[in-house]
Amino acid sequence: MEISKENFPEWYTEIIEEAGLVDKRYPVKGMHVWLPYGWKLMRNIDDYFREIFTKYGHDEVYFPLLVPETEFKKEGEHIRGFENEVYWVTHGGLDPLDVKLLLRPTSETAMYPLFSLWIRTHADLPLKIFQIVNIFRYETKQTRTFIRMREVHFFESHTAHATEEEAEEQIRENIEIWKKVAHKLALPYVLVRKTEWDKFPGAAYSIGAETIMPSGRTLQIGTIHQYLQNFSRAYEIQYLKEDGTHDYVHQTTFGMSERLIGAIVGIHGDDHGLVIPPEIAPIQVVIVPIVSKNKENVLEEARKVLEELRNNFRVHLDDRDAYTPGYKFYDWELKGVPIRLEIGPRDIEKNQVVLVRRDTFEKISVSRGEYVEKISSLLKDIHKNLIVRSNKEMFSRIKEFNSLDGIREHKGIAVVHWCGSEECGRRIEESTDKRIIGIPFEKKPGKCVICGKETDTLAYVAKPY
RNA sequence: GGGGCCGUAGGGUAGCUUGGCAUCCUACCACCCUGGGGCGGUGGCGACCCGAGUUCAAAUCUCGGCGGCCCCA
Repeated sequence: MEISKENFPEWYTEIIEEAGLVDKRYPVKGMHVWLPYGWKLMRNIDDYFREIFTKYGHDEVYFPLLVPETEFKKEGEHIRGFENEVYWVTHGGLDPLDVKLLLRPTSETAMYPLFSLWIRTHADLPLKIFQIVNIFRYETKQTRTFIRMREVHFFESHTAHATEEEAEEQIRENIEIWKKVAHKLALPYVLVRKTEWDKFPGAAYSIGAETIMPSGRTLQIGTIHQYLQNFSRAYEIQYLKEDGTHDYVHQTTFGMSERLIGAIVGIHGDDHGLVIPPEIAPIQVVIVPIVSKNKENVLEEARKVLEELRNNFRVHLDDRDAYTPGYKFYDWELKGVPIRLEIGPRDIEKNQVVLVRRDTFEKISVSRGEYVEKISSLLKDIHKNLIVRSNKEMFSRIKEFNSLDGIREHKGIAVVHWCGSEECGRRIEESTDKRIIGIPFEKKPGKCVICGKETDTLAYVAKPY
């Protein structure tokens, strides 16, 4: 790393390529190549999605990439929200298509025509599915790796329920799942309800999980939506009730994306490079042998260590001959491996290894007899430390304001009282050059910063990515 | 939505004003030497974003396209 994190935009740009997450040189704007290391990280996160959602009763599916225009056009608000940013497939070979096809910008319009076939009676409910796919959006704003892409690696769960109460219960469950995901990835966040003008197109309401990047700008890293019957009416998703009448189902969705990696990079990284939370790190322990005169002897011991640790951790032995230990230290720090294990002649003599943790650089020697346990507890410690450290940092950037003064310059989330009217909301946004990223669940009496009306509603004001 | 900067080897750069053999660092390859925080030595491979124009001659000038980065809204 040559650029300090204090210069965040450039640091972020540099680290992503240096660490080997993606190659941004693919010649289409807003699309990148996932490199092996980055893809393993993404897949570890995907695997956790599969694990946790399966545990909560979801089944994984895969829908086609292409959606016919006719299906896309069924829900009015949804179309208006996306029509400016969809990619169209207009030809098959040289012949124009009768019905144009679009690349999914999200999969509601691909899935829901099938939902109306799958769901017949109350016994078919609830339906809970998810898929992990790529989605496409023709972003007109500046693209940023992981944060604003035209092709996005995306997770989406979709549920259908008999009643509004059950759909509401699903929203609560989604929040519960979100909390587990955030904990797993050691990401700090706040939950907010999106404003009416910022909610997902077609939703009754939307909840966002927002975090704060070192630049002070907020990043939405998870979204949970309540659709009620907005889509089921448009797509004719009805079920037969026990009393013999029909009703439309109530639906929810939950979306997350590669933005999670953007958040991990930005929030946990430092001047040495990435710091990857242990639970999802592609490599949890890297073994760097310090080979000298007894080259074969040291390598042999290093291989034994590899075998001893292999069953408990994701471990890698760096036995590259062409590089010196110092070079390897920098290399693996750049890649954010949580623990480095050094083993050299001196350690072999004392029957020990040296462990260095990535988050604090603390260096400890531990005997071969107890090092499996020690690594285990160190990984947990690192995970905990990343959570504590990043939460402290994020919450220090959330500040209450009694007037609009100073909000424009604040690097983070400004908390103000807001009467809830769109008029006052727009004025807050216009006069601060920021956005209301959402309304926290927490209530507190006070006066609207614009009109002075009594209110217990707060607004989070920030500059979002 | 507005503004600015910029495309020269895998990465980073010099050269561009004043047109004429394309500079250096790094990475990579080979060999030698090494090894507890980016080893060293010798030799080698490798580039002017694309298209058109001006010209005897274009990395350099002109026009268009594509792409990247940053800032502001």
